[in-house]
Amino acid sequence: MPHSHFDPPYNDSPSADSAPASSPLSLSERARQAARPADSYLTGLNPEQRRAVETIEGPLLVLAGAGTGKTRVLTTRIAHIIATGTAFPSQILAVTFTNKAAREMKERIGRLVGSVAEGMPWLGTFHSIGTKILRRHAELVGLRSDFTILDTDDQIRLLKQILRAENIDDKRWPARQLANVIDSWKNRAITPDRVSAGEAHSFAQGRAAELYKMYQERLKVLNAADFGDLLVETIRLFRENPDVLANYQQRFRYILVDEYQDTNVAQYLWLRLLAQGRHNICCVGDDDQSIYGWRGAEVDNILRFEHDFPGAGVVRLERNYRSTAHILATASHLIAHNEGRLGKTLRTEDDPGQRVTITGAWDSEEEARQIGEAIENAQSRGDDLSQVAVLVRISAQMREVEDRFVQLGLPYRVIGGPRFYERLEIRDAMAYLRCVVSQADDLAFERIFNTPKRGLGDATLQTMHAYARHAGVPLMQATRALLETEELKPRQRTTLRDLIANFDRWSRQLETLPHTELAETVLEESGYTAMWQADRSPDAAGRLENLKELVRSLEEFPDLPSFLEHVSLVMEAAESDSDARVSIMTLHAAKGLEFDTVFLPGWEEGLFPNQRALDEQGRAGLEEERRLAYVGITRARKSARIMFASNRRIHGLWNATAPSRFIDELPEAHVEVTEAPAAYSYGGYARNRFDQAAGSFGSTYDTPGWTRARQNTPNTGHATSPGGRRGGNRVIEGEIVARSSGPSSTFKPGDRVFHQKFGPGTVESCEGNKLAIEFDKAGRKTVVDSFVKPA
DNA sequence: TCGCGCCCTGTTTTT
DNA sequence: CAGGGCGCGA
Repeated sequence: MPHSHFDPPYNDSPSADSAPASSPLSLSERARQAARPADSYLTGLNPEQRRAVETIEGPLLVLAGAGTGKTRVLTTRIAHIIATGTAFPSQILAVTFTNKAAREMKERIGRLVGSVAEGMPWLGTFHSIGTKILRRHAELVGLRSDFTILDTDDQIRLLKQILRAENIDDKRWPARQLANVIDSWKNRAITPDRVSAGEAHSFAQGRAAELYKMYQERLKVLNAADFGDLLVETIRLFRENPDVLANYQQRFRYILVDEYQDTNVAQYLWLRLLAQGRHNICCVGDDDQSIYGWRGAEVDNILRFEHDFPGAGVVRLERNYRSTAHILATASHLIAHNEGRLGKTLRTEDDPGQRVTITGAWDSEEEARQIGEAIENAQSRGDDLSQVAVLVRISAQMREVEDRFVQLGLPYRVIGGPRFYERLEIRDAMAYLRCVVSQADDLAFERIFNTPKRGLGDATLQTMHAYARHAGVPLMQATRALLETEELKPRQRTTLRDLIANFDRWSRQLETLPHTELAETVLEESGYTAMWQADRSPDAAGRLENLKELVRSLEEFPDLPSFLEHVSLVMEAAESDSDARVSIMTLHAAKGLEFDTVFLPGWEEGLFPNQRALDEQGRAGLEEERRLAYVGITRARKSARIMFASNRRIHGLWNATAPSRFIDELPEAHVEVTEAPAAYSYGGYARNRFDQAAGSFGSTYDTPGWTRARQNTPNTGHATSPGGRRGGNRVIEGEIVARSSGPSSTFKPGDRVFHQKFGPGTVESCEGNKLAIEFDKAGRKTVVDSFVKPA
């Protein structure tokens, strides 16, 4: 792509400086366009695409159906703004949802306008841009600029602590659930004080809002932000500091948003605040591909765009460049069953191609066999396996397909499996590095203080915690103080002293050693690598390999902090693409991708549409499932193959399943039902009944299991177990309450005191908060006063 | 304090 | 079926 004909915009003074952005296409702009040779990047765009690219001023909604060149429009638009000198790259805010999308955009812009894209500091995900803004003004929201970003794991551990401290049974009220509740509030930019009474009841008998508040306070103490905060706290920053907001409104002359249908309320508010300055916001999306409602996305955002941004233009991209006519017609017909959509008519000029096939199988194993067989045939015809994908509704479906592929020796790759940074060893290593960078990172310290095993346990941690909470200091600092006392047992004390000394040394080396070396040193000297080397389990080697990979990827960053940030926000499993492998992934993970051939197994009621989506979201859930189906079909360029099985194993039990209602919604003229020869060879119905009978009889032997299975089937809602509370629990809880609420006054020599661990004793001397106490049974000990109460 | 084994639960999708 | 949590025994 030649692009030498336009000047880098750095030399031009962007005209918008002097001309308020009002006229859609100013005279000077038109003159500038006329003056330059036909812009090569504009050629090849169809008229609608071109309109989407060239309508620069004012709000614009681009409704881009599947395969209509959405990314191309976005990137060309940015290139256009830059190439015409309308704005500097640094004045364009371009947000995406995934890092992959951001990366791809950067690359494509780079190809269009040369290296200028490197100078686009504000192209990234909502979260990364939010972080960037937040770091600059952290003190305004009660954080320091080096705040840590908590992942889900940290989040849950933190919530668990809070629940425990509040004596809330985390069995009945799992921290995980509270995390979801809080997340859903953050998705809607609801702060603790704005939680409605009704919603507060969604957890722990109405204490949810209170817990949320404590959680937020705790985050501030820890100098940490969770994913939701990266947006919500930015919104708060903007709202409470109009000058800061104004600054960004000025800066961002042009705002572009990818996948607008996936934005949640918080993201919408965030965007609206920023767009209020210049009103140049261009959102690209497809309401038919909104599939993240469950995590707070609001289709409404895109449906209401024209209302939210008055005077907005709308461009529809309806020319599909990806799929054959049969595939397109099938998808369009299916999605037409949804109400409440903006409506698009996708068209293609390609030849009709093959019809979409629908294939039934006796059970899920046979379904997997059919997929395997079809792919083997394609392979022997010379098809490129990297152009074949199996798209499933839930990851649990992958296993059977994988098993089959392994048997056949078909190369495959699973996309979107556990992420690199979610692996145990990576998290541990990261925790070490986090502690080195910030000794106040309690969650990290807690994670690794006994990894590898050092003989420190829960008892020790509790002591450390109790002191830390009392003194209001981070764990490591608390530990330092405790080392001066006899609060801890000698062995633990020595161990902790060593550990702290290590961290002190590593922290000092932060200045002197290159960060990659430091990371290696830390992992080495902490005994962490040794731990895995000594491990005889089969995956230990892989873990060591991952650790090496971690250190290797460190090289790409200037220092540890920037690396840590990258990992928490961006890091993905290294995927070696481009070799010929079949891709297996969830439908969600498939959005934005395309393949020649797509297999869509598991189109059965309950699985797809997913029962839970139906139960929880009703009709909205059904429509989202249908959109998911639409996304699935439209991934295919040439061949889409829908499949269902009559029996599927769920939790290890075989269940009879009915074909998905979506299958009946497909247009007969564009699909064909293929007979699977082996489908009924097992005897169909009779076998089905037999199976069910066998299932029940077989299980009678296993009474608890059978009872559970029986309870499982009809029970979809909340099973309130009758009299589920254990009588003994309350007493214990009450005891803890009494203990933690005891007053902690200051003591003087001669006072009779009681220590939780050492029992009654007499104070001998005091030094600050350290007391020397002669215990009746345990002898003379130095302890801190927070562990002691008057006897 | 650690490690083992039992039991229970839940299993959509994720920045 | 699997992963996590908890209780028990060493």
